[in-house]
Amino acid sequence: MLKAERQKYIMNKLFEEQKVVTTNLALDLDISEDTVRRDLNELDHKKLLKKVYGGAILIAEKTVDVFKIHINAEEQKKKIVTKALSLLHDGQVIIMSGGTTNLVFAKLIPEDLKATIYTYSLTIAMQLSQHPNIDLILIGGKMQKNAMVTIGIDVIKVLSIIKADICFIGASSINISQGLTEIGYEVSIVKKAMIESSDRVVSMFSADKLNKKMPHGVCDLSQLDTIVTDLDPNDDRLEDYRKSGVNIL
Amino acid sequence: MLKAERQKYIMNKLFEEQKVVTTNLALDLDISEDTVRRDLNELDHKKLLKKVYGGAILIAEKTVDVFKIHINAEEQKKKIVTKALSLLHDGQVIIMSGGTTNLVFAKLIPEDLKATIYTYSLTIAMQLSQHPNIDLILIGGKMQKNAMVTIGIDVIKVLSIIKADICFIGASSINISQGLTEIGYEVSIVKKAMIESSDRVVSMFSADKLNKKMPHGVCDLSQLDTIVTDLDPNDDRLEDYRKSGVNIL
DNA sequence: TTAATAATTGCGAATAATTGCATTTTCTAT
DNA sequence: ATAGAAAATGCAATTATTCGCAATTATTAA
Repeated sequence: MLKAERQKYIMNKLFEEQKVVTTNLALDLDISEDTVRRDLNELDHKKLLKKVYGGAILIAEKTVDVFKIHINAEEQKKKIVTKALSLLHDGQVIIMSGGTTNLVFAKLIPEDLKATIYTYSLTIAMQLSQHPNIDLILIGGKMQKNAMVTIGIDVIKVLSIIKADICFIGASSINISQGLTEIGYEVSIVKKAMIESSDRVVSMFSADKLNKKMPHGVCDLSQLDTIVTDLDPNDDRLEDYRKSGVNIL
Repeated sequence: MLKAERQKYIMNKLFEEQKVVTTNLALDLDISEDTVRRDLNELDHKKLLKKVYGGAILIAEKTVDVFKIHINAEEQKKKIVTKALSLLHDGQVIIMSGGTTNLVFAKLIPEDLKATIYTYSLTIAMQLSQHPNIDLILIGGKMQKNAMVTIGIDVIKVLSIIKADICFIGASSINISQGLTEIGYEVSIVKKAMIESSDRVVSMFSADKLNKKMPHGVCDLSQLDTIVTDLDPNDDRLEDYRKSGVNIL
């Protein structure tokens, strides 16, 4: 019997039974335990299994990367969203868009806040699941896979019948004349619907989003109640925005 | 039984029940308490659990990462769901319930499958987002926070208008006379709706769910087309199920 | 083909790891 | 404080592994 055959047999048996035992393999294959051990050592070295005292087990799988969310400049975002915590109050109905800034915000929402939150972002919904006092409604629809949000007519339909006190809306880019703009058409539509359904509109973003432009309009500056950035509210770079009348935190 | 197996068993039990008791483990595994203690000490030393007087508890995680999903007995589940892959075909409309078995299934769905999948499980939706060829619709509604699924009337409404070719339904418990039963009322309702909307109903579960009963009925055995377990289809324990006419993989 | 070389395999002895038991120590709940 | 349960410790029996070595088998080069 060829070495390759033996090792194939071992791997098959391993997948079949989750483990292999040295002594049994020696009997099965009618070879000495030494040879089995040599095979196991070889396979272990190739990271195909994990040799343990008495035999071998399947290699421990690495945790799925799908659920590993990378947040860029998390500390900066923490700084931004912390300012916005003061806008939260018990009893509010809140809509949250997607984005990692909002995700950081969700993490920092106080444990004891009693509110109703609508979101179409899966990551934010998962994060908010940690909050026992929040009534959480995930808005369903077709998945936009890269952003982990739902989009489309189903989302719009749900949003259109909500009457929210406040919405927190991520921003791809903002400038004085066009206001908020988005790179994706569908996301822009959804954000419009959010704004339509909310008494107050809050947008949180870092200063590098200022004075940029994307193809699809979301809303004018005049439709925003409050913007929150990492800059000091009196920073020169916010001069024009202050003049427009929007609140700045 | 290999040491590595024992320790895996201990860790799984620990995740399931938040604690393990030395004396019980000794009985379960049919080894002396000394050996259990030695295992616990080893795992404690590796920081995988915290040994306490009488047994062990989960390690206190500093920051709970909601995106880290623990899958119990993943290898066993892989074995189960692999059998079900043959039920998938291009062009199908599929409904998937939640649960880690379905999550493992989602992971193993071939990259090139072109299908439409509806689910109300956030984790499964996130997993399926990795599949470029799947049209993915997340069904929204009120979040059931511990299970990371949506429930309630909104979910039912969406399910009721779907015509799916096949649904994959997790099971809490199954027995001959009552069929599938669930511990939660709301989940049982949602599963009923899934079944109603599907031409074929497939349920995947490990053998330990067999001949158990929960308070809320989902469906009779006669409404299931196929069940998939880790047992050989000809296993004695499935005898009664075979007689009932359900397909067994 | 043949001789030299390399790889593989099995054996025995030495070594190391594992396990259960007996004993002592420590801990917990009254 | 004290009884009773759990844990630590030392020890011996068992079992698995390593190592050197020799025999066998494959491979290579002339």
